[in-house]
Amino acid sequence: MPTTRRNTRQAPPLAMPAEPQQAERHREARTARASALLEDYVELIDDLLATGGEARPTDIARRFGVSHATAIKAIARLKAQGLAHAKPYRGVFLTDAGHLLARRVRSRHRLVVDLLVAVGVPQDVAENDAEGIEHHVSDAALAAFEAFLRQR
Amino acid sequence: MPTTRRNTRQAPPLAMPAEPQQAERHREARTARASALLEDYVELIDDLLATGGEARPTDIARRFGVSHATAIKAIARLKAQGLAHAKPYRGVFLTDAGHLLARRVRSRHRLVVDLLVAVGVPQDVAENDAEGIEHHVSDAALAAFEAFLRQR
DNA sequence: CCTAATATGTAGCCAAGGCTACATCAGGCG
DNA sequence: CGCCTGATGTAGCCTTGGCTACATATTAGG
Repeated sequence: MPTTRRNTRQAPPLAMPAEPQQAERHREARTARASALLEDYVELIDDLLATGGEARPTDIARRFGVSHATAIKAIARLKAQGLAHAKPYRGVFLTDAGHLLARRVRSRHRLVVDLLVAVGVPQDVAENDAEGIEHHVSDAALAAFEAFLRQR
Repeated sequence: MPTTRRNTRQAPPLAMPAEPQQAERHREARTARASALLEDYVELIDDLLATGGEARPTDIARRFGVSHATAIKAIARLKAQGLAHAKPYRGVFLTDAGHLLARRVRSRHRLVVDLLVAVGVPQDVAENDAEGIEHHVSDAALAAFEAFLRQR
């Protein structure tokens, strides 16, 4: 068990998050990023179904500004994860799990926007930023947001 | 110019963001996700250099909880983007651009944590969530955060 | 009822960001 | 002063999320 071998050193001296905590933190951020896309798709499909009655791949692609091929591949992943079902040429629909997820995502989205506005972020900026932020807000933080908003 | 052809319809009836706006919003969220990783690396390297004096691939990998191969590939991308430089077996260093980015990222990170804490999010939760959130907060929102914190 | 326009689906390409496995380098210790 | 160990680098594989190009369905309209 050597003491100062160059290639064995670790633990930098000054103030930084502990190594395992930081690793865990980044692992979470990575998985959040991974699920963010599918959450966005579920949210959009739910919106389209609610307002327009149907969610077609081309609609989805246009909304997201991607090619229809990209949208179709994403839909395939949604189906693989049991969040949506679709028969060829018949539009996309959400499973129960998909609906549940959509509701959670939407309420989280609203809460994030409300909080941003409450601390002085302009409405349109809040809407924009929330799109990215919402996927990284934990339940604990959401609870705090709710309390903050209720209390003033 | 047909009027109600099925496959030509668009514009769902009820309330939703306009199509181009929503597309733009998602495009931004996507690019933010893309740069998030490199920002994290730059931030970490800067921390390691500041506190430990050197940033080695293995240190970085351990901190992020990824394999050293993954870290090395990321470092290669940093170099390709002019954010870092490194000679084989000699550790990683930031370019001026890298340092600049690190400073911006760090101050943004602190601001986000401070805001979360100010609205009642527990410190440790704030630290965790900020890791993901920070990459999606626009300058406009940051300005609002600052104003909010100053004012209370 | 035909057909052209549009939507849908499929295939193949690319880059990013993970991984494991293997090869090479550097340096502290015996 | 050589070697063993840990750090570094390389190669090859996988998945995701983009894209374009091509092939196939559908359906509105004439």
